[in-house]
Amino acid sequence: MPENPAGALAFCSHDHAVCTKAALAHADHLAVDKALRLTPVRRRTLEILLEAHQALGAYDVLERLAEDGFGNQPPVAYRALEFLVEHGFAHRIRRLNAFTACMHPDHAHKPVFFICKSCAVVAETAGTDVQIAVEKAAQSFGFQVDRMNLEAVGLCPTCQEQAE
Amino acid sequence: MPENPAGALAFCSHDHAVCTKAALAHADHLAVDKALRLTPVRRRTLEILLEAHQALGAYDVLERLAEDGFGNQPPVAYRALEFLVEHGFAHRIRRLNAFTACMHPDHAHKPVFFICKSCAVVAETAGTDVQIAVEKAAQSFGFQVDRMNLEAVGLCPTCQEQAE
DNA sequence: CCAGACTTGTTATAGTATCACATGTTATAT
DNA sequence: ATATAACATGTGATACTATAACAAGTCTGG
Repeated sequence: MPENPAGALAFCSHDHAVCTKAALAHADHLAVDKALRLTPVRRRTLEILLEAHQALGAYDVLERLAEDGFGNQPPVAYRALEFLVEHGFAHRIRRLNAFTACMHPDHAHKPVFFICKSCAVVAETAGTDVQIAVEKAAQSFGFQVDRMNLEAVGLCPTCQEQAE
Repeated sequence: MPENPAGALAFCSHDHAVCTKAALAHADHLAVDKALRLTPVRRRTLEILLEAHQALGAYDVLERLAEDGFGNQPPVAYRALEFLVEHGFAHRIRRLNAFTACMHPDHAHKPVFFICKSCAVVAETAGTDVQIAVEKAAQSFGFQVDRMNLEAVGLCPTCQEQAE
């Protein structure tokens, strides 16, 4: 599997089935450790995000959940997604009104997203340097940062090649 | 007027009327220089954002525009706001579904917002260090950044004091 | 077993954003 | 000066996103 320094997995070819399964197993463990209730809807929601392997709107998720016999009203999806975000299994991408499975659930982090404006693929990095820069700026005027996320829009490597 | 290193004006007391007037004058100049059509609706929209001196939803802006005799349908506000954002006079804050006048319109920049979760005040900084960190990460896997913005949520200095 | 906290389902509704078309305005080139 | 193209505005309709509120079921600890 090709790698890149920042861990932007989305821009590399890899076996989705494998990473999906691993992520789910990891979530199961984490849920036990933290005494979280990763119920069927919630687990299935995470699975849906992982399988899609791209950002999904709440209504996309809802549709898939309904197909599996869960409720088909918006709160069903929003609640499950909220739970996943709250506990670090997923992130919300405001610019896209969408949600995506977290690619680094093993450690707390402030996500940095790179969104390709051409193919809409979203890559997530842990963005440690970015976080440090923000904390530094915040400190300079006494702001206490709770959570943050950064959304960058541009062209992914693949789409750049095609544009040439 | 108190200053702070990162230029987070929102967290300092200052004379709104003065900075509003200055920003509008600056916008007028810029519009002439760049041959932009800062029409009455657009100019008034910017003025509304500046006067409010906080992030406003599109429908808040629309309401004020309607009071001044402009159209009262959503596209009126969205189009004016889109123009302002497009040309750097304002920014969009996705997390709040809101818009705010740009505090550093004199130079192109990628905005970094600090949003107080208690009093909802939004401060904008130019975030140069942040931008550099992001560009660096992007380069490492060949992503070409077009635009970006960062939204950090937390507690502003004033609200921290009150919490103690 | 019971009480309380949490989870899910459902109805209804609120809030945000865009489409499409008609009309009017501005800039440019003949 | 006028025709034309590009841009701007007004308006109605509608699509998309998100939450409130309540009822019913489920898990947990005393």
